[in-house]
Amino acid sequence: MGIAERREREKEQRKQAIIDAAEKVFFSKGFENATVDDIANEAEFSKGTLYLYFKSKEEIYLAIILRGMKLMGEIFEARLKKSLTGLETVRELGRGYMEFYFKYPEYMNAMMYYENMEILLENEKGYADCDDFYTKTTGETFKSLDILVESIERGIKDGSVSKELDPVKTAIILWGEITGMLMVASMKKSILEKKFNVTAEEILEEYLKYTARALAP
Amino acid sequence: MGIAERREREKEQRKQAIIDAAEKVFFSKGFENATVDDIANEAEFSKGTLYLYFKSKEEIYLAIILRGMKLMGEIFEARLKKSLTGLETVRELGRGYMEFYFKYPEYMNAMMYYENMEILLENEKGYADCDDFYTKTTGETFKSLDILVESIERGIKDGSVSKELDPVKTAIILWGEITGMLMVASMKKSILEKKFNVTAEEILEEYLKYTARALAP
DNA sequence: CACATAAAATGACCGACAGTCAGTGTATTT
DNA sequence: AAATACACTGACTGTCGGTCATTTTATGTG
Repeated sequence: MGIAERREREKEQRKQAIIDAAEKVFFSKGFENATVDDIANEAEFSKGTLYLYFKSKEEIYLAIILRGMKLMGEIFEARLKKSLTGLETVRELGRGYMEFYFKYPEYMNAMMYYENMEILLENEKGYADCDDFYTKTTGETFKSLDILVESIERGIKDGSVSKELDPVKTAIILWGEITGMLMVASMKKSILEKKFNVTAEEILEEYLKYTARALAP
Repeated sequence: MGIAERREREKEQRKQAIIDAAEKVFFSKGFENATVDDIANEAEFSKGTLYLYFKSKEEIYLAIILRGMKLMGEIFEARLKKSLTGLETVRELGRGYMEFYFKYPEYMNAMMYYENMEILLENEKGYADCDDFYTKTTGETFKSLDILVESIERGIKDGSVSKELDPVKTAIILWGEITGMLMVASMKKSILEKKFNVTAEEILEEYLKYTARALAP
């Protein structure tokens, strides 16, 4: 009998519909200013129903973050299909990150905001559900980092990256750097433009050049 | 008569005492988990009294941020007394940032958290008091950035920095980078140590080397 | 000292919001 | 037709940031 399956499907659809509604609300109001009632209204469900599908407001937000990470993963995958030198691979990853930022700025913002939220998960007991999300997101981060380490190692072998660099440390540095760059680019947009008369694009473009200098042999 | 002056002094002292108490609470519980009642208890005042001295919970937090920025400013000043080449000055600024991070990690965390808070100040009307804080903090940021731009320009002139770099863009890049680095260092401390077996110190030390490579002529 | 006045401090109260739960409606099964 | 399982609801609760009428304390005056 397909009834159980149909129910399961419908449940998943409703869950996605709630996430759709939550995106609209969170993206327009931000995490703090959005209320669960707002989301419930937008989703055309009562608040109680939302709590049948998600454990908390934060978990709804996390579902959006996961969507963002999936989109980012797709971008990386598309760019890494080609066969490239180590340095070119690193550059593709950087450009991929930027592509994501320009294509999905709201997801990018949400992800950065989430990174900086006060999350105690690790310390708390019995947070099984959220831990799930936590491991998923850090897992994704590690996947990208591993690719980065591997690319730098490959670059050292094929001569496109300086032998003096330590692959692991350099990968962590690049990760931290680009996060910081995109943070500045997205949060201080108006300052950059008003005070320094440069656009986020220009800065990020310059950053890629700058990084190439540092990695080159 | 000195009574008015004494009152003024006492008022300032009480204000500082409240900030002291708030520091204890915020540093141990974080911004979200700390309640105004917690701070009032710690300060041994009633909640109402706190609101005679500060307009909001956020403003108390901002007072702490300002303390942090003052401490950071002192560190920079001490390091820039010496006469240095452009590149050396840039390195001193970087080391100063790191010194601050290791000396006052709680202030650093508070400042990073504040940067990422959803702040609407600019859009809101009649936020005179908070705007004050806002202009103070961005003012401090600009001061450091101006020193950075000037140092890079000097470095290009004295030959310690590559002529190919654009001073303004490079300064913004360095600012974004180091912010990102410290963020990774402070927030992913346990991950760095467990998964990659490197300390924050090692990463930051490597980062300085890496940056020197990129800036060198 | 007694009394008036101003300054400082209080805590009961309010509105907003995340999260809960007893109860209602609807589809499926027997 | 009755029983059961499932989906949904919205009034209610506890918490917390912020307010304000009232009380307490300090200063000034005759």
